[in-house]
Amino acid sequence: MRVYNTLSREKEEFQPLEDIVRIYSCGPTVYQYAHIGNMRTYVFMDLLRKVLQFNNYNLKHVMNITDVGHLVSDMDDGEDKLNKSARLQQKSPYEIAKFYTEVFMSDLQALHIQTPEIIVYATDHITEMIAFVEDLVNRGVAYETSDGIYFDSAKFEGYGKLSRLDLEEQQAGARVAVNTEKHNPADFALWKKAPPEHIMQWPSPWGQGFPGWHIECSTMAEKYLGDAFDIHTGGVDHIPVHHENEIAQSESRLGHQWVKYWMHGEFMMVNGGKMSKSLGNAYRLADLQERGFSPLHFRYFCLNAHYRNKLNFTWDAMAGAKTSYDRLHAAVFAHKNGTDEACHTEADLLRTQFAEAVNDDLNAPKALGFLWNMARLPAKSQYIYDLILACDSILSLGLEATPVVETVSLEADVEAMVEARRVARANKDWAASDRIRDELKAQGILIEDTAQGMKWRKA
RNA sequence: GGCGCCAUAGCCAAGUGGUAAGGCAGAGCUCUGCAAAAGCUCGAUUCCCCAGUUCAAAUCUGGGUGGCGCCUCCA
Repeated sequence: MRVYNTLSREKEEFQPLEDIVRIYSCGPTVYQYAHIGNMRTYVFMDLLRKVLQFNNYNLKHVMNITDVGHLVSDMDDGEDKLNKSARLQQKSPYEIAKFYTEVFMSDLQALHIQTPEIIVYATDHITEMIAFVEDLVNRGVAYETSDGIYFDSAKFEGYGKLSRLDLEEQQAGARVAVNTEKHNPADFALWKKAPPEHIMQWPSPWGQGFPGWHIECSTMAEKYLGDAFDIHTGGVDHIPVHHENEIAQSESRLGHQWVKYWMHGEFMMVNGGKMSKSLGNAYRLADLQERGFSPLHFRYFCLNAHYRNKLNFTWDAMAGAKTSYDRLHAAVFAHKNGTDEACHTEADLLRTQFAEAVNDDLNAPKALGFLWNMARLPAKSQYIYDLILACDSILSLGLEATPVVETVSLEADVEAMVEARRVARANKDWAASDRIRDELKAQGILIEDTAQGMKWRKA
């Protein structure tokens, strides 16, 4: 299989360092609800897992839960996000973290995203982080200021190699130097000294404090995956700061290349623009469900675009994905227990093309096209059904489930109307029959007469 | 000011040198009392514009135009 490596900006043949594939994924900061843009990145992460497994690799995958240390500003002087959320909601940071972590894990499950083998919490690794920072200080690449311990970006010559940003050029911009104690603008906090009112704080060689945001990933990745591993994933927004800083910390300490492949998921747009809370378009999975879109409809929506391209979310596009998914599901189900003589050569070819597509840098949209071609094969055959389910072990769209006609529990009076229409139809009173159907439609209930009798579903 | 990405039918979206996947919406047909649902068929002579390279370009090069993102937190 081939994957696009942000470090080289090229697709590369995937070759693991050892038999077992080691992955680290930047997980959520659990101070608020995750929105669908966040979830898109985890669908991408899951697709990567599934394709690796399809290629018979065993995985050791670590995902962190950031429950401390992520400041509201990158100026290294803002408030910790957990701390702030806790203050606003008048709860303890641990309660906040626990609540949002549970919602997050539940969303993952709903989206058929496999839980990585190892889930780790930043607050469980404070001791290791302090040791990591001490080591950097001892190596002379970090220094102390009045408010914390900072990494000296000038001491790491590879700084900027992931984002390919020229620091000198960047400084010509509007960036405001707020911390005059920093040696270089790009220097970042490894450890912050905590003011007394700061809720989350731990003792350290530098007094009471809390860890910088970037140190947690470097520390936990090393603890669970060793001093080098295969793939590090995250959103594209993490390339310039977070991941650049992780590399600086870890490679300064390890003295060699830390991560072989960096993979990043692109952003989700809304109506052609950025998704943001202030615009009120940072939808959650729950918002979609309120509008009648299931998590799997959303997964299908995500898989219909390549993970490295921006995906434009609109309600129209979402509705299209829903219809498309439901029809695909029904078309696939038509093959179950099918006894037609299927052309195995044709079906096998599509299966091969499907595999080639996912192995080519996780090209799910292309693969989905082949899946549709399989589902639309005229001969209905169990053979094809099995092939499709094998493909779905990668896409995880839940196609093995029996499609259920979406029915609504009927109110007593609605039930009476349905019965009245049944009688009208039996009497061939088409006028009455159509009138009742229109009335029900006005109430949002669609009537369908099928060979199996009258069916109804929500509009 | 710097860096980068993108521009394919009404919409979403693959395709990165060999003559435009797939889906949604739409149109026609079949079927059903009429509808709906379902099935079948149709749909870009063309890939933002201009020039160039090539036997051959949506795909490569150069120049435009337009949109978006990053350089502040962000998946």
